[in-house]
Amino acid sequence: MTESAPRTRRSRTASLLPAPEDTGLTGKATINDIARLTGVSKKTVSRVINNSPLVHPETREKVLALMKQLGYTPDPQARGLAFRRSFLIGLVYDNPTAQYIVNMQYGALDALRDSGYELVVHPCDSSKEDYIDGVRRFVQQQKLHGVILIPRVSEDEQLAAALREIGVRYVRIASVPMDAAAHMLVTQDRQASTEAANYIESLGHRTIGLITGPRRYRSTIERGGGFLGGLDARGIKLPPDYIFEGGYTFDSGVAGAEYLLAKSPRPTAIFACNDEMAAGVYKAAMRRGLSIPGDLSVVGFDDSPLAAQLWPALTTIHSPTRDVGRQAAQMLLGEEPSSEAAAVAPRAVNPQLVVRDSTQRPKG
Amino acid sequence: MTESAPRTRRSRTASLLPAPEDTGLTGKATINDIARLTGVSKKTVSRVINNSPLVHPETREKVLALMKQLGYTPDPQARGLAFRRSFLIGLVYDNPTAQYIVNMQYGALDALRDSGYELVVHPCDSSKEDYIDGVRRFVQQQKLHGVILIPRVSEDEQLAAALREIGVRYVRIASVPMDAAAHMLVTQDRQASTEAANYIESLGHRTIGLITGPRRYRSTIERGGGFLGGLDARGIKLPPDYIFEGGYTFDSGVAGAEYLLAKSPRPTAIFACNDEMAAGVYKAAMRRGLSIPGDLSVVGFDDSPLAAQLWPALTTIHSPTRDVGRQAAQMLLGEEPSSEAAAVAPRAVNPQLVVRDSTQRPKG
DNA sequence: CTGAAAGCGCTTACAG
DNA sequence: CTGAAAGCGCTTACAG
Repeated sequence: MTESAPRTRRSRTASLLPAPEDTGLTGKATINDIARLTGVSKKTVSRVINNSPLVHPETREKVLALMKQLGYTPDPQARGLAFRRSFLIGLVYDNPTAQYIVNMQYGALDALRDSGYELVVHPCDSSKEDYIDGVRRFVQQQKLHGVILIPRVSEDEQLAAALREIGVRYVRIASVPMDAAAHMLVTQDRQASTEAANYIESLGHRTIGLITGPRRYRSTIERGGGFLGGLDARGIKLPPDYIFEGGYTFDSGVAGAEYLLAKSPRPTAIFACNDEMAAGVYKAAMRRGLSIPGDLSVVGFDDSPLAAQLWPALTTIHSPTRDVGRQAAQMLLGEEPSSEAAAVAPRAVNPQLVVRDSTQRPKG
Repeated sequence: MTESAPRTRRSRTASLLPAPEDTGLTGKATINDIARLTGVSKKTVSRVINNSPLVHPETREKVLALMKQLGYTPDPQARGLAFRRSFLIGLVYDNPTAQYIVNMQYGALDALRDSGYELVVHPCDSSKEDYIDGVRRFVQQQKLHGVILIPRVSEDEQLAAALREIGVRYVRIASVPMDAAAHMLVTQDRQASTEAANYIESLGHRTIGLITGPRRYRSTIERGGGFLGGLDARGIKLPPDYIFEGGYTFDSGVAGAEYLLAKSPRPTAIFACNDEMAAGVYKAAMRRGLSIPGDLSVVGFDDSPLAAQLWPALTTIHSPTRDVGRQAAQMLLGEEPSSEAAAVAPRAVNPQLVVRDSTQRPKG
């Protein structure tokens, strides 16, 4: 079985005499080498690469053995060109905290390891009118295999619509279902916030403050609403003036606490909808000479590294971000998102309350 | 100028009759469409794409105009296949803090924006014996255009050697030159730490503690050494038992401060070689009822968001990480790293002391 | 279960 | 300054 055109250019590894040394090639072998050395057509090698069932087991074994021996892996660019899509997963996000982004990346990479796929990061500025165009160009230019959307861009219906139009796979990570199950990964923030409310109430607190995120964020509705709902179910109605709309930033946490701690009666506990704002509460409390948790109990949300590093360590809600990233990537790598999966309920993860040292029974 | 083989399969946009509607195609045009519609060969279009000077200005204009009109951008996979390399930049790192990683990513992406290149992240575990193989596979498989190495993997000579062997471009970000100038981006940590020493001495502190990173890190030598050198130049010799080897973690900062604050005489100032450890110093000081900066001045390194969020806000050294990321990516995108650049001194950035509220003159 | 031909969208020699 | 041919390393129809 000689090659058809000896006069054509050939890769270095495809010399006419396959010397034993050829075996030592590092990552340079091509599908042609595998086909020639193993005596089958490249189409059959291609079938092996793509796990087609239409290959005789013996043939498959022979091919796999040589691929392993030569350390052959198919060229993603060539495959991509022929497939008309790449082996890249895009991670698109607006402006979450660094730890959240990094955890999500680690999780996604956990799932991608040894899969032949790689992770391409794409932060963007959703406050710009044309940011969706930027994402679209990114997705189309790179012919991404799939896209992971994390809050807050995951909440943008126009972005999702644009991705649907392109026809790319995508997964939205959000605190509430807002798309077909195949496209959703839900973090049950509401439920966890209710748990925080139950805990604070059970400690005996009755005068309570709440610092939320911006009203336009879905997570604000879930986290803040879950907390209020939890208190309500236990007979505590939070007056509107004990609710402060923050911006998920440290400074807004300071401002919120300054506001709440000036009220009379002064709250004995504050729930901040993320840890950064909770850290701001610490600062405001210290400035006023209030001790935590002696004079004020504080609960956050996220369980960022910051939470354990504050003094006293912050009681907060742990969100399994890395797991979420892993699951999202897995959803993208899975089989066609049609069939059964489509009908099923969206996947969900449950953040959990982590009790540390910033909470106790109120004095007196 | 009709196409040679009307019987061959053609892309949808290449219908025989270029209707006006064809103009509205979104990102589907190919080099063939540009060539046909503009009446030149695809090779000439290719020359325009690659900025070859060997194109008549008028021809170039005509081609560029149509490309713009059709929203054409060359397919990176096809280019990559022909070029035998991709348009991807790899970011390789071990285990820095989240904020550092994210800032570096933002910086690199700043430089890559609209360049046609994308950023692929590759965290790894340098404590594993075979992590270099993992990086090598990553680089070769994706045929990366270049790699950015950030501390601590940037300090690994074996990794650098492996990359040289592969023949891929790379930039090492480190606190001291350790490779050819074309491959180095130096953050002058030593100089900045000396500045911190000068500042602390100038406040009047004479009993001073130092918490370093692990001895095997190059940054430890630079940061710790720069600090000691600065004190020494001003006539202060730090006794060895006022130096604690930490691990760049919050907990090791706590441990270091517990150790130092138990000494007699007790230090009136502590320099921690990163902010996380400085945060640990805060915790230990508070536990002992020591006020910052009244009883103890604290200086950190990094200027992470944490620094501004501590109370009192931490005096620290600001490292322009995002700029560093941007410069590193630019070095990778630049012209061939031969010629002049090679002879020049390595690029360097200078971290700066940021004085906040955690430092003052010692009491008494 | 297997293969020969044509193609994915570009670039590299090579020739003018 | 320009172009026709061959190729990069794979896959898709199509045929057996």
